[in-house]
Amino acid sequence: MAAERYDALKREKHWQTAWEERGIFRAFEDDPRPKYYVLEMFPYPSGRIHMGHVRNYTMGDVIARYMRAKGHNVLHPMGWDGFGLPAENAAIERGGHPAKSTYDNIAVMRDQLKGLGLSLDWTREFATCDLDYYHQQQRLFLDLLKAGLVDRKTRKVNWDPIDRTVLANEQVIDGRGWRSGALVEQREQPEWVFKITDYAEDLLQALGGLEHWPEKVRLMQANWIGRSEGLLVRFAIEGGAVPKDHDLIEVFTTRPDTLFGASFLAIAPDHPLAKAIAEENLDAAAFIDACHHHGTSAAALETQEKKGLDTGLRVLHPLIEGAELPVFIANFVVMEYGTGAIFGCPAHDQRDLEFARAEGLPVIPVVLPPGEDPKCFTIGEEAYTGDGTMINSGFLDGLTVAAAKDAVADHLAKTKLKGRPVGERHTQYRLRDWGISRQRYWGCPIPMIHCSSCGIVPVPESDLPVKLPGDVSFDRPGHPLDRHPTWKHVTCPRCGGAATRETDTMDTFVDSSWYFARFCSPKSGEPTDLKATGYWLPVDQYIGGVEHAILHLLYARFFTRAMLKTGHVAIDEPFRGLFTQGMVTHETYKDVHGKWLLPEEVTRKDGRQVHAKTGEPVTVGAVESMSKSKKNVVDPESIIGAYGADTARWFMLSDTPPERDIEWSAAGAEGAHRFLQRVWRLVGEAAVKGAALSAAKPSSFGPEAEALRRAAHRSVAAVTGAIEKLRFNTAVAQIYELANVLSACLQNAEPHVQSDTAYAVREAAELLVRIAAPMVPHLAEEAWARLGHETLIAEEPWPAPETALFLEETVTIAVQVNGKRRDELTIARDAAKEDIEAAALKLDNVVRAIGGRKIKKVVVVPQRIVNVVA
RNA sequence: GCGGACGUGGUGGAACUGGUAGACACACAGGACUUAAAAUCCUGUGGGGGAAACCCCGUCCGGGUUCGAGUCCCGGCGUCCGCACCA
Repeated sequence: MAAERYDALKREKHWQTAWEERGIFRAFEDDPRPKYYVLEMFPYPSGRIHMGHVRNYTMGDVIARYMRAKGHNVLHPMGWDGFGLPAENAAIERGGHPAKSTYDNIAVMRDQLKGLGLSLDWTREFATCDLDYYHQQQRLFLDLLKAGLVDRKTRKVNWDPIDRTVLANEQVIDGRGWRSGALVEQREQPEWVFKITDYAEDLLQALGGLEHWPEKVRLMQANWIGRSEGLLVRFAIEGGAVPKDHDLIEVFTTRPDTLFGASFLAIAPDHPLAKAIAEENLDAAAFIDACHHHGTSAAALETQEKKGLDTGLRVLHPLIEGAELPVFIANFVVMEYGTGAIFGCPAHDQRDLEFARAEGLPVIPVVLPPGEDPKCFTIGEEAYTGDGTMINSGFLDGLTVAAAKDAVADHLAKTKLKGRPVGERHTQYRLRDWGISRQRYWGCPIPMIHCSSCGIVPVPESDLPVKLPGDVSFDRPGHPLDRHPTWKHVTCPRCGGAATRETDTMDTFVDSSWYFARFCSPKSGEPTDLKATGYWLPVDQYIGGVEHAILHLLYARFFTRAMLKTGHVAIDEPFRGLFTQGMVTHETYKDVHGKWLLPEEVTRKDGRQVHAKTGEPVTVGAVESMSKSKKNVVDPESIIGAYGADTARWFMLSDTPPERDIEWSAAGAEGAHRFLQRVWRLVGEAAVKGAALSAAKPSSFGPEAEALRRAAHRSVAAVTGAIEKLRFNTAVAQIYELANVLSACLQNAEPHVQSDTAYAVREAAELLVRIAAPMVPHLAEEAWARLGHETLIAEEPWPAPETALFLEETVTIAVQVNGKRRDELTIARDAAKEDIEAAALKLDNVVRAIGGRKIKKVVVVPQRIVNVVA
C-alpha cells in the first residue's frame, strides 16, 4: 500500500487556520456549560520561546482541549509579562528602547506560540507593559493605599555608586556591582511596601484548603511564612552608660523555659540601641562597621565566627532577684527577625553556646535530658535542644519544657515593668512585608507625588494613568525617570504648589499578581469586571515552573486577598489547582579545547560523539537544565521546522512524568516523529480496511473483533484517567499500546470486508485518533478527515468507553506456592473460591512445587491470586 | 543544621487501595523487504543455569510485619530540592 507520509509542516498551518476561522477557542461568559479556567504562567518576552515553554504550554493545552471535549466552557488565555530588567539592560548595553524591543519580541514569540497549535483565546491577549494594563494596576495601587495595605518603610538596599542605581541581590557578585564592578554599599532607603504580613496567618492557614496544590509547594510556603510562637520579654537596663530613650531591651524567644539559664543579651549591629551606643563608643562603632563589611552571602555567614562586643550595659534578670546580664552587640544577631535582640542561653542553643565559649560566659544547664543525673550533667561542645525536666530554675524545677514555657509566660505577664508586662505571648513570622519599589524605568510607575508642604499624596484617579515617558535615554548612569527634564515635575494635587512625582516603579511581581483576573475581562474600563471574574475565577488549573513556588504564588495569593478587600474580586484564593512541571534538560558537550558545543554541532559516528565539522572527539558532560551558558539548548523552532509541532508536543508528554525533569534528545524526537507517522499509516490502512463511515454496528462480534474493541475501549478509559490525573506519560503509553493492537489486527485484515472486524477496526482507529487529539491536535484533525469525517475533531465530544466490554467471562490469575509464582490459571471470572482452589491445585507446576508436602493453607483472592502454603 | 522528596534493566519510566515486577518507549542485536540504502515490518533483550520444560537470583543496603512487600514499619547509605546564625 502506497502510504504517503504525513506532511506536518503543511497541514499544521492548515488546521491552525481552520480553528481560527471557526473561532472555536474563544471563550464567552454566557454559556450554559460548566466553566473551566486553564492557565499556564505567562512568559517574559525574552525574544524566542524555549523548550520549557513548549512543555508548559503543551501540558496546559492538553488539559484545555480535553476539558473542552468533556463539555466545559474553557478559558485558556495568553499574555506577556512585559516589564522587567532584561529589556532595560538591553537598552543600556545596545541602545534602543525597552518598549520597542519588548513589543518586537512579543511579535516573534506570538508567532512561535501560534505555531505550536495551542487552543488559546488570542482575543484576550495583553502585555503588562500595555498602558491600559498598568493604568488599571495604578488604580489598584491607589485602592490598596486607601485600604491601608500600602506602607512606606526604610529598607537596606544594594547601592552601586558608579551606575548610581539600586541592585537586586543577584546583581551583586562578590560584593561588587555586576556591570560597574564598583564596591556595593548598603544604603538605607525609603521604599513602598505592600503589607503582606497583615495576611501572614491567613496565608498560612489557607494553605490547608489548597487540596489540589502539590504538598511540596504548600510546605515551602509554610516555611517561608515561618510562624513561631514564643514570648516577648522586656529587660530593664540598669548598669552602664545608658543612652537616652533606651531604658529597656525587647527580646523575642521561643524558649522562655530556659530563662534561668540565660547568661547574656545580644543585640544586632543594626539595632537602634547599638547605633545609639556607637555614637559615644568608638569601639562599638568600629565593631558595627566591621560587621557591615563582612560579606552577607550565605557562604560568608556560614563560616563566620561568632563575635561580640561587650557594651558595658547591664540588664536585670526578670526572674532572679539581683542578677544582672551583660549586653553584647553580636554579629550573629540579625535585625530583620524578631526584635533584633536575643537572650542567650548557651546550654540549650548551639549559637549561644559557641558565643559563650568565645566570650568566657557561664553555661548553666536548665533542661535535664531524660535519664541523666542532675548532679553530673554538663554541656560540652553541643548544646542540648531536646525535651526534658527543668533544673537550676527556681520555681520551674521539675516541670517539663512545655509546662515551664507556660509557667514563665504566665508569671511574666503579671510582672510589670514601667506599666507594661515584662512578658507577652507573641507569634512571630519570618515573612516580611513586600517591598515593591524598583528604581527602574521599565515598570509600572507608582502613582504618588512628593510635595514639600503636603508630604506624599496620591495621584488623583482622574489624573491616571501616570504614563511612562517615551523620550528617555539609557546612555548614562542613574535612573532615566529621575533625570528626565520634565516628567517628574508636577503640581501638587492638594495645594497646587510645585511637587515631584515618585520615580520608583513597581516590582514586576505586582504585574503577575493579578493578570489571571484581567484575562477574565481584558478590555474592561475597570481593573476587573466582577461579573467576569465571578464567573471564571478561581483558575481551575494553573501550571508553571516550581521556581515560582514561593514568591509569585504567595504574592498572587496576597494580592487576591487585597483585591477582595478592595472589592475587585469576590474570592481569596486565585488558583484552585496548581501543577509544577519539571525542567527540560539536555546533555552537555565540550570540544577538545574545552569549549561548550551546541547539540547541533555534535554528531554520532561509530557509536561515539564527534564534532560535526572537524570530526574531533567530543566530551559528553552531565545532563543539565538547558541554558545558554552551557550551550545545551535546542531551539523549539528547529524541531517544529523539521518535524512539526505535534512531534515536539508528543515528545514533551512522553516517557517522563510531567513533574520531573525531562531530557531532550535527538533520538527521542525522531522516535516521537516516527510514531506519529505510524499513526498516520495505521489510520490510512484503517480507512481502507475498516468499515465504511456509515456502516451500522453489527449485532455481535467474533473473538478477534471483540478483543480489538476491548483494547480500544480500555485505552479510552485509561487515557481519560491519566489526563485527569495529569499523568501524560502514561496516557502516551496507553496510546502506543492501542496502536500496537490495531496494527497487529490490520496485518490480518482483508480490504473492504464488511464484517464485525472491519467495524472494530474503524472504531479502534477513530478512538485512537480521538484520545490522541488533545496531545497531537493537528495530526488528529488530519486523521479524522482521512477517516471520512467532515467535522473538526477539536469540536467533537470526548469518547465514553463501553465499560461493559471489560467484563470478560474469564480471568487469568497467578498461582503461587509459598509466595512464589509457579503458574497461572484461566478461569471463569465468577468462579467460586473452592473451584479456583481445586483448579489451582491440579496444575502440574503447582503439584511439582508443593513436592508432596502437606498443604497448610490456601489463600484465594478471587480475580487476583491463589497462594498455596505448604 | 532544619524541612521535604526520591532510589526499579544499558536508558526514560510502568505497576490502582500489599496480589503474575519491568507495561510503554528509547537504545542495542538479529532477521525480512531492497541491486543498495533510507523508510517500514518481524523477532529478541534484568542477571545466572539449561537443548528444552523449567530452576535459582533480582526493585539502594540491613532487619521486621504478612499466606504474599517495589508498595507498609524500624535502622542505615546515597542523590536531588527548598530554607537557613529565624532566637
